[in-house]
Amino acid sequence: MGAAPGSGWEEGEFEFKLVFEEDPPRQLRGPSPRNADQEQNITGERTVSALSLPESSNTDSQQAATPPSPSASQRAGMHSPPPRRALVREFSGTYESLPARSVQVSESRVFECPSIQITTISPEDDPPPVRGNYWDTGGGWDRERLYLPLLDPFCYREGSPGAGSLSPSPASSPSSRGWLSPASSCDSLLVEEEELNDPTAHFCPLPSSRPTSPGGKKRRNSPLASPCTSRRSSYSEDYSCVLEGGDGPSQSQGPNNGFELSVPQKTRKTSLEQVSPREVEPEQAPPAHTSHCPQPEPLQPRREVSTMGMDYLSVPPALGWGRTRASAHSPLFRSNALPPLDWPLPTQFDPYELRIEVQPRPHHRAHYETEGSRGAVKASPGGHPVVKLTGYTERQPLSLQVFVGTADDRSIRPHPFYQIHRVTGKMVGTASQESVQAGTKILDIPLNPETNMTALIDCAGILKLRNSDIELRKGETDVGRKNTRVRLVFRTHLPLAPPLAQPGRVLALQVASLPIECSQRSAQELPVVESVSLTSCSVEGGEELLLGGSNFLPMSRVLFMERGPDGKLQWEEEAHVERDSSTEGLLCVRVPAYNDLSVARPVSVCLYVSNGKRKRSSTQCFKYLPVMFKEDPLLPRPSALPLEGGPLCSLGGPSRGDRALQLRNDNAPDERGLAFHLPPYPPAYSPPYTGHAYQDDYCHKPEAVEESRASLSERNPSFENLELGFTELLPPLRPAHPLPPTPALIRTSTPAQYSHYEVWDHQGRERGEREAPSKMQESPLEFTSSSIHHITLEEVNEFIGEDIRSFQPGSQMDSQPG
DNA sequence: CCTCTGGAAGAAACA
DNA sequence: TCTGTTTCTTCCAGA
Repeated sequence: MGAAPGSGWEEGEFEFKLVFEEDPPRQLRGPSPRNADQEQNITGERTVSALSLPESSNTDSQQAATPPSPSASQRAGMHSPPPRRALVREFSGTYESLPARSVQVSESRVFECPSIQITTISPEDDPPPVRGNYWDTGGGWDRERLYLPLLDPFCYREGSPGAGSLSPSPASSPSSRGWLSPASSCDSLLVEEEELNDPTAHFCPLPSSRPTSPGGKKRRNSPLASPCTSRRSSYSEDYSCVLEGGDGPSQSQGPNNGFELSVPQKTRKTSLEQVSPREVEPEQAPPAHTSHCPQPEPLQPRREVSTMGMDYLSVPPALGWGRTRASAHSPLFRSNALPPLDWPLPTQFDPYELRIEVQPRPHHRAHYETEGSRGAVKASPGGHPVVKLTGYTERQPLSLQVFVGTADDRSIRPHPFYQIHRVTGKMVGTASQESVQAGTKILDIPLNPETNMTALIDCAGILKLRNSDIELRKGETDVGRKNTRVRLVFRTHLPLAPPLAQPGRVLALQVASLPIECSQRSAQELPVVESVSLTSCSVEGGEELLLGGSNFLPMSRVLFMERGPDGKLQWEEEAHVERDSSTEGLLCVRVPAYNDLSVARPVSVCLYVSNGKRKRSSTQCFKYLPVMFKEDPLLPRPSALPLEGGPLCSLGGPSRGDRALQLRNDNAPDERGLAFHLPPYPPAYSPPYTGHAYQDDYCHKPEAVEESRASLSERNPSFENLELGFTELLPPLRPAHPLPPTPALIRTSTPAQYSHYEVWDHQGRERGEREAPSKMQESPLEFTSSSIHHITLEEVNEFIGEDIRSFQPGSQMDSQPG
């Protein structure tokens, strides 16, 4: 496999840092945090170099080298930012390629690299029965797009001859061994690109100079640690060897991974190590399709017919060569170009809302491939989760997609180490159909008007993939160890009713469940914080803080800590727990004073519950406010659109204009303490949580905005120039209502994805509205979203400032990029 | 016989 | 490098 086309990437470390102007000493917390710059440049799971495209790529300008996106290498559908829609106002449904990036390949050389978004249309090309009814399959061939066949996403783990074929039922038995990682199907293509893309191929792999893996991935994968040598060869033996020897094409990497620049993190210690396995064990070349290497046979369709489809490259008429922009997107999509699974989507778009009526239990022991099924995910009160689509009055049944998503601090995306598992049996009453999208298994469950568009999720189990298998996957940056929390993610695509209806376009809604702990052991011992009553207070502390959750013990401790930009612990203080007032599901503590009472700026810290060494809950963000910032209910809150949109809240998605929030979240996972990251209130929460309200005690303050911006800029200079995109399809906005400074319990267990979507909710809606979202729809609207476009963060702040000064809501925001 | 479930052994990874 | 602890993965057995 040394001869493998991809091996070139393996042997040399691609200098992501240089290419993406990544800030080297990034914060260390979290599995693989990405900075803003990096995030912005992730072109998504289907981003490839235009130039590497076999023939279509057209423009000469595109012949420039294309920077592989770091996360593109990470895995299918991971962290790809929303595709950029063309700046053209009309909603075309297609997305422009990302602007060129200046790629520094050496100290003296810089390339400008366009990237192009490839979007799969496979499901639509071959519409599954369930959803085919409304699918617009007539996408047709666009001159601006290059259609590419999807590759088998499952070949990755399949060493068998049938590897190329998708095993729709991965888990229900060992037969499911063929299951693979959520990878994308574009590897082959990408490898091909590499072959074709000389410039890229030549400059991209730099000798091992990558500083540190984003997130400090553990070093458990020396060559010796390959699954081939693991104590069990079982299934992974085949495909892990494939991994070792094989490169991309056969591995069904996610489109993101696509770029063969992806280098297995585990083999990154030294270039020697990286090479050795392949060089030394060429005989282990995977059978059949896995023989990707030497011969570029990229476009070779490997997908099973059922999931076979075509990707197309969306080639913009004119490439933008300006600086990178992060744009928002609309939840409306062409029916033949649905959003990838890692794409943030709103839960609501008036009048539609996808909600989880009954949440799954916080614990569900996932089963391994070597085990039998452990059954479907159950609900807390018994039974199974229930998902409902409201606002949909058409007669046409829809399909509800379910997949396993992440539950970390970053935006939700398919979980690398878990897959949905279709549970069958006489006790399962819900019909479901399996499909695969970019390496992620999906269950399609009917949403019928007869059942009031409600689906009982009694057919969804969770399959655990072996860490070693996944971590060896090229580009995978997440670690599996202790990464055992997932969410069930539900997504549906529905045609809009008039007058919003647009031919060939569908609305994509998504809702994610509360986190589900999937390990056997930690489910029994790890404390889980699901809600907090307070997200900030004065540096003097002393306020009462209620933590809701589970697995709290009499010995549980609550600690506040602060980490420096380098990730090192700077301060830690234990909060006093009111034992008498605490229970197994509730901890009552007093916020400790911050160590510096004279701070002039809000300080973001974290808090967590500890049941002992290594038995810690995930961290929750908390902010200490300088005394001068102490909450003043009389202080008018800024009502500038970007931060206060009422209906924005209902949609809750970046597409509605809160891109700024999303960027903050995506790019600065360690900034959860920022005002924008107050835990949102997911409307889909089930009854057990409905009693929780919000306290929004900080996020409306202009100082908070400025502080946030400054903080981000400090850590990542690139954020300074970050642009915010706003969709043209924003529904009308209305001025925000000031929130009552009422203490309340805040849901915290849904950090990323909800904060993406529902921060607006925080800022613009009163609690009552949150609890009754429908009210909002009746509210008068003052603004039209069409005026919102791309706006920089500075502009946002500017608007806020102006708004505060004038206190006039509703200023139009015809902002210009950049 | 099958699925689902809980427990636990032993290896691997980590501190 | 060694050792103890934690986590992961697999296996077993019972309902």
